[in-house]
Amino acid sequence: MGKRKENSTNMLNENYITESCNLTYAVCKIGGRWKLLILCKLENGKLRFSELRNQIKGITERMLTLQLRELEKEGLIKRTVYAEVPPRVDYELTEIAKELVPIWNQLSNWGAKHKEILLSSVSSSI
Amino acid sequence: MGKRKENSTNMLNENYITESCNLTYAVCKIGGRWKLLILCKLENGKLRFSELRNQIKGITERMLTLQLRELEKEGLIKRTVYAEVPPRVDYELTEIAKELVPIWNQLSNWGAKHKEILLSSVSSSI
DNA sequence: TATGGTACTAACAAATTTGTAAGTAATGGG
DNA sequence: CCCATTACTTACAAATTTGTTAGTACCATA
Repeated sequence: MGKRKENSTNMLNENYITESCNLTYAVCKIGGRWKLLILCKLENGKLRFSELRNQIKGITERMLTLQLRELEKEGLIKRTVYAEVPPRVDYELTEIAKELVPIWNQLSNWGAKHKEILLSSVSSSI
Repeated sequence: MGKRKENSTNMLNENYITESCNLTYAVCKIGGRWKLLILCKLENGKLRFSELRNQIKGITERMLTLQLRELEKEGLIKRTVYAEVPPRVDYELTEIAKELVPIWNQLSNWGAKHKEILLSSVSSSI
């Protein structure tokens, strides 16, 4: 998000992991704090910057910008700027991002199930 | 991983996001640096602490311990301690974690495809 | 001339994650 | 008693991510 150091152990490890494990690679692509929420909002079509900001409670303009930029760089969203004043910019999913949709639906179901299990195991251990 | 502050904006945001989006919730469960790699190693059965350490290049004992502890707390792995000296401990996937396997296979395929697309778009833009 | 709306950017600070280096406990074998 | 082995812990430091606050540019409208 800011610049990263070039040869920190941290970064070398990340490179190694994402190169040797496509799964880790995939999860890293969608792994920023707000990225999945943004992608979900875009599932039904284009949205403007301000629409995203208003639909995502708690996100700051800076964070929204950062995450959008990364998603764009990674080819998951397409950014369109209209030559108007005041500015208008919209964002939409790319094809490769749309291919994620069925997968993330399953993952979302898994998450819901996991959440329940964890809750019931916590309450039963009281 | 270390303790977290109780009411930082950061933490409040995370709580809000994972509560309102099961997908984000799910990804957070598997979102530490080494977690997916660990889970993948366990896909074929139990492994001891030292086996994991040896199979995962670059991980330190501290990181391995931390990630294993979190995975355990989240109910994704089961830890078994044998009353021996020197100690023997092994780790295995839980049922709910095994349910992730088909999903992560798809995600892994997606990752491989995405990697190719990104590479070709980078090289074509030179 | 001042104001407003939109989509940002910049400088900085705080929080969180990750890595380094060293140490611990328990016990069997020499 | 001393050492080796295994699975950790602890204290600390570095790196990275996230959040705060205050701007910016543009032009239309009042």
